[in-house]
Amino acid sequence: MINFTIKFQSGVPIYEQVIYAVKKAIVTEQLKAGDRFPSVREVSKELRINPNTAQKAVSHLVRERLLEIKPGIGSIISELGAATKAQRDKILNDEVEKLVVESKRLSIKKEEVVDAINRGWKLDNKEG
Amino acid sequence: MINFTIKFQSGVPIYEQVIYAVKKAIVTEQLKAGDRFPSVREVSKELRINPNTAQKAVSHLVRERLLEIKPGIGSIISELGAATKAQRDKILNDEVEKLVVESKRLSIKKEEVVDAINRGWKLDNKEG
DNA sequence: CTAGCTGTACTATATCACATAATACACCTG
DNA sequence: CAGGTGTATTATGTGATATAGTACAGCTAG
Repeated sequence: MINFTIKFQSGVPIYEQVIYAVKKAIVTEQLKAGDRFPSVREVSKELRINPNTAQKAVSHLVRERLLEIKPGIGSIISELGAATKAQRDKILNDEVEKLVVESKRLSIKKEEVVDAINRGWKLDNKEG
Repeated sequence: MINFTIKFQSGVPIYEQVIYAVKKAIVTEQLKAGDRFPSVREVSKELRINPNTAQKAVSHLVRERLLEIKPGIGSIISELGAATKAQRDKILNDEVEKLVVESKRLSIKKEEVVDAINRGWKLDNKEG
């Protein structure tokens, strides 16, 4: 069985939506380290997407060290590890900057953004 | 002359990079409301991109109300207006959530993210 | 008025990402 | 051995991206 939630929307690649749904499920502890992750064929069948698309999502998640493969058996959720400097910089510089620029252009106040982050930090996973 | 800065990187569509560079220049007041914006052919020639790609960027900026067209003359930077509810929701829900999820998966602390936002809020435009 | 700028709109071509389909193979487990 | 696992391959179709070249209507400065 699939143990994470997802609701597809157009305009975003399917495999990216799967990756994000899994990330969010892990971060919200809906999926915990050591939990079994459904097989490629299982994901493909339950989400009704192509096996290759499911495989693409899984391989990305492995490369990002969110999943570990047990050959011949299946895959499990990894522990959340520390970030590399490059990863930290990408978030704390590039991604934050994008959010700031978009907020400013829409005349959204800094306090509103910070509030939204405080609110979002204690996440309850409603949809994916 | 081009009055905003940009440094292209691969993996992101050129027209999107142009859009972001202009947004950032406006938000950092490197470009101010009423300033003349270079013509499509000017942008195309100076950035050495195809006129159609430049046109694509400009038309998106017009649709997002960051530029106004003066037919036969050129275009100018618009005033920053208030956001619609949908635009606010997209930033304060979706975009913030993405940032939170990515931060948590890399074990980045909330305080670090908030600090980065405080720092980024007073932007000096180094590159685009 | 004319020349030269402006935005805009076509047609055409090439490349790449995305998604799908259908097989195939090596690995491990029960 | 049978059946599950991840993984790789070939093929097809669609759409976005970027390029090139051409064209036209509108406005302005000379």
